[in-house]
Amino acid sequence: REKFVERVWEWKREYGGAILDQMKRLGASVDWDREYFTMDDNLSHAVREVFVRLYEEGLIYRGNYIVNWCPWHETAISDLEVKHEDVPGKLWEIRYPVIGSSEFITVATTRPETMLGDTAIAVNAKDERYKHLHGKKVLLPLMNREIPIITDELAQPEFGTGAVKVTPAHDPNDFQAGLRHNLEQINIMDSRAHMNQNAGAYAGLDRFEARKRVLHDLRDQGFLVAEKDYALAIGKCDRCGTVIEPRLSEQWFIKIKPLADRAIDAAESGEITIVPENYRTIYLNWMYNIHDWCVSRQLWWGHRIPAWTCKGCNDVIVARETPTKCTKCGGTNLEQVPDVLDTWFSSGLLPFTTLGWPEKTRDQAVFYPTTLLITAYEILFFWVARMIMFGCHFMQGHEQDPAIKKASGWADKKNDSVPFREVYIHALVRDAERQKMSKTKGNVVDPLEVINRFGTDATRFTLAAMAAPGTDIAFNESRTDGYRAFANKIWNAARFMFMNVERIQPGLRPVGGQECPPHTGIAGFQAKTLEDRWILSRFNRVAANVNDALTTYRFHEAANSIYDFFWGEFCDWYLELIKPRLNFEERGDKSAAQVACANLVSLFDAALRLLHPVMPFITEEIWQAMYEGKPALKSIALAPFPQADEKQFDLAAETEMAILQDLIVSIRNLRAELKVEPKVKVPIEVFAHEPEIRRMIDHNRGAIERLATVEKIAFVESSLAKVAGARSTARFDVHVLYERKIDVASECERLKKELEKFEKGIANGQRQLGNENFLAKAPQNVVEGLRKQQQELAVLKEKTLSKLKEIGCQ
RNA sequence: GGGCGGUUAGCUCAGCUGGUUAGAGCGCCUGCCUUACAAGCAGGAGGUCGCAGGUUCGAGUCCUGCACUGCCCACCA
Repeated sequence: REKFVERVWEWKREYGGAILDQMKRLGASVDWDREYFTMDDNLSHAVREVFVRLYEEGLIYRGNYIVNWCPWHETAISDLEVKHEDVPGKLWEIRYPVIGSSEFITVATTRPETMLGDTAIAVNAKDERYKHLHGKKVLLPLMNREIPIITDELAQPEFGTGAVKVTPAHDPNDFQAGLRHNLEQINIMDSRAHMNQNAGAYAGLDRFEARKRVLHDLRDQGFLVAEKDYALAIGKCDRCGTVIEPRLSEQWFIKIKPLADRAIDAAESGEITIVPENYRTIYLNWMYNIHDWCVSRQLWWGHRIPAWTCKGCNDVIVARETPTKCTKCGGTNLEQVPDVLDTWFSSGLLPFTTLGWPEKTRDQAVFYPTTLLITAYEILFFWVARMIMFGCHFMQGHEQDPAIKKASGWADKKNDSVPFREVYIHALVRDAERQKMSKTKGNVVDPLEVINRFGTDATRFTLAAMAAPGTDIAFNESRTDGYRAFANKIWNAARFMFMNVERIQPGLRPVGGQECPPHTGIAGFQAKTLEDRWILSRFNRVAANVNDALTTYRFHEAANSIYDFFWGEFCDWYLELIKPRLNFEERGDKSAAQVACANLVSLFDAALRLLHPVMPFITEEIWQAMYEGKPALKSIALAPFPQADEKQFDLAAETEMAILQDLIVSIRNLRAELKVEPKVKVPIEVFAHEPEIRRMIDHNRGAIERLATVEKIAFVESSLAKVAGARSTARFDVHVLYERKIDVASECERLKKELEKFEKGIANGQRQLGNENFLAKAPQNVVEGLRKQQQELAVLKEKTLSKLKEIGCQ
């Protein structure tokens, strides 16, 4: 209390009246005499209502139990607020003299100071070693108190000496045993975990000081038998790190089982879905094993428990309004219970108290349940689970407005008492060593610093791209660096576009980029050429992909998909392919250039909109520039998000383009194999397996010449499969006419490695194709595919063999 | 003690419902300042998918066990 008040005055001195003013503005009244902050707002109202209802339903009880006690905060805390930490400790063995005998009985403990509160020794009834001691008493050392030897299953024969000391006021197990045997409960510590008068000579000592003294005295008097190293999980207060003391005190509890049952049902029935699904298991597991919730806190701020004690008869009255007289004895001397509620008690009510509960409001009909809760798993039990329990309990019978429900896409759900339909648990960002970031460890990755170094978009994109569900993100700078390059790529592609617009048609703006009437595909795109048809199809395909990924919370898939499209298809291929058309000065076809330019602008606009969620700043910047700073909409964020238009899918174009790309890459490969000088244009021979393929290649010969640095394409009428140095595929054979300059030894090694790979593939395939089961059971397309592959591999093997022969290699 | 993950290229990670030769970024090697981009382009090397079994025509993917590793939960003296 002193610490707390001191801190408040510190704030007051530092900030003048600002904090108090602020709190008053928020509706708080501060009662300095009693040092309570009282929030008289709707939430307080609802909290009181919830408490009273639970009490009336018999779901709240009060009593003396062993609770987790934080001596620093001087309050009880809940199980969830205790963090267990493995620390090396000691196990001490103490012997207690049996009265009327020269025997001793030895017990073990990790908290020897609690022996001062022992009220029994327990042995197991079945334990032969202690049968003769049943019913006897021992003399408690240091305290010289006679305590009984009891038989109880608390003592397990196989553990330690088989005998255990019983301290009902300082251990939950002992407490239960104490109840079974009607033992005295001696509380030996005060709220700060200092020894009280029940600890005799040790009164006033801090618990750890007392431990030292007790051990010293036990040793002195010959009662300490052994001291062993022992690993123990020590409970600490989540907030202050103080070692928790299990301590007997009067607290308020919620009987949680009935609430948990509904919360279990909501998740099991699918009325609430948790993404990713493994968290559903974790959630359910916790719910199945839930303990009653200690909700009272001995703090100086918070929502006070609406309960009053009658000074006359000691009866406790729970009421919505401050009672004026005792309902039992009629006395008027009533005092409110000083305890406040666990902060998660009121937090758990958020979903409906914010909507005017307990009144039935329009807001509830519209906004309850919400569609989605996004959070990290740290808070799953503290908050999410409590919101579900309270929501399912207090909103029973609630019905969402049917129109709203339908529009949100949840018409199939029956249970409207749930606070939300879906819970998305996002990853936690850890440091590069997978450690959870913490200020005390000093391993915090400062996002502002990362942003300064790599940019906001790159930082955001990294998190999206690494957000594969179910695992945490170890923040990795090299990835961010890569995405900074991506942002740069977008920027440069934009520069390319702007340069061309400036040259070809200044003032050109995207068609429908803001209104986009069909809201699907790309409006105003005139697919004139193969690359046009291809990119239009690809864009729609990617848009479908991205939309699908986003609705299923697969953010990394969305990010990667658009990354691959923008860089690998749009920049690497499309922009290269349209350059000749844009370059009308050379070709003299300005109208073709204008079409190409308009297409480019519309496509870019659509791509920006698709990119915007993962690259918000650069896309906004470029988008604004595309409209010369005067778009009809204020921001790209308001422009429609691209949806796929199936009519713009073009499988034929995608197939043809794939062949063209394959051909160009093949030629590049051959050039590399032949060590052709980069700038030297080479003549090639091509054999097309189908007339349409020949037509397509012929149509796009300009592209091949440019992108593969080819001088002249000659079509031949027969297969080149047997020709040394040629490359053949299912669709075409290609041969680069160039005299090789090679390093025989290294080439030989490379070819041999390649041969090995082909042979392995062939052996593999033959084994499968020779298997009748495979032929019978595998789907047709898989078998076909394998056959085709085998043919190709056979050709490749032949080629490699002949190449090896050609360069004179074994 | 109970539960949930992870183990794939030198590093950081993808790989959804089992199906042709397992991918990306960074790093590495070779070559290019090709008029959007050298923070780039083209090409390349590099993996018996932790181990051992099993199911299947077919397993990185499904099942069992083990090892290592991380996290959460837990009233064991």
